[in-house]
Amino acid sequence: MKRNTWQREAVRGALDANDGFVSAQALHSALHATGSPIGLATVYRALADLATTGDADSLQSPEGESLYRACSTNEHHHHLICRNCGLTIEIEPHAVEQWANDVAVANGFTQAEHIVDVFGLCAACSALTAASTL
Amino acid sequence: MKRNTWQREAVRGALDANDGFVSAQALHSALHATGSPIGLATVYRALADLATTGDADSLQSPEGESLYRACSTNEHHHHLICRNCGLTIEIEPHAVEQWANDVAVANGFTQAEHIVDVFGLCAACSALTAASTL
DNA sequence: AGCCTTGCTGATAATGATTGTCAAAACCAT
DNA sequence: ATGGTTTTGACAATCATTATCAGCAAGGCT
Ligand SMILES: [Zn+2]
Ligand SMILES: [Zn+2]
Ligand SMILES: [Zn+2]
Ligand SMILES: [Zn+2]
Repeated sequence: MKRNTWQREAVRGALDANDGFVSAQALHSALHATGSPIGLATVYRALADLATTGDADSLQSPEGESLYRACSTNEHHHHLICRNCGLTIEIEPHAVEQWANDVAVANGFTQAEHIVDVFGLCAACSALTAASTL
Repeated sequence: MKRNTWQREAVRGALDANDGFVSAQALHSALHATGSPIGLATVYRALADLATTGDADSLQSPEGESLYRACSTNEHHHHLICRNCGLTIEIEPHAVEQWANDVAVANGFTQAEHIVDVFGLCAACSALTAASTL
């Protein structure tokens, strides 16, 4: 059976305390910064579990790192992510769901899944960038 | 200025000869298999260049590997990919384009880009899977 | 509470993709 | 052909992630 350990709780808590997507490495550093002696491998395992059970969302940064986030809902949804500060906004399900499925079926594909993420600069970071280029 | 080398041509050719998305490593192996002595680092560099100039599309597999493909058009488009055999179908631009932009603007984001890919099992692989589970 | 079984943890090694290094080789305008 | 520059490639270095595996601890049991 699955056991309850303070490590798992710590990872879940650290995820909750974070607004945007975070890497396993970053989360491990953050936990250490608070004095937690949790091991890196354990953070990886906990995140993988959370992602499997749907308690956390995961995606890959454009640089190829796996990022995780505790989302407000375990319903299927997508994200709008600031590529500068990591601010993340959850996007409601939309016709894109139907479209993704239709296009798969139309081509004879089964067991279709889709990756849909929008990256950009949030309002705050947009302002900073504009200011720095004046 | 940018120079013409047989290595670049070899990489471009190997990409063209391939239907689906391929990893740099796989492409390097394929080239070696044909007797080409091209170096691995060179393949990585050539692919990065091709992706930068828009001569090749790139995406990350669900496992985190960078994959490349020579597409029939350099217009913006998306892909339907068989996660088993790599067969790739180019998807026409669609309302999803407008939607991605709208959702970004509505949240104050600028310089929005999006990642939209559909993974599944192509008809052939679906049949194989069904047969093996009988 | 004490014991036992078994999953969980963590230090470390291993893996594997990607990038950095830098001398030698290849390009190309002159 | 020559020379300044770019590109190549063998190899080392990085870096995230996974595998090991002995020791620890959670939970069930008595
Ligand atoms: Zn931001
Ligand atoms: Zn969706
Ligand atoms: Zn297939
Ligand atoms: Zn698009």
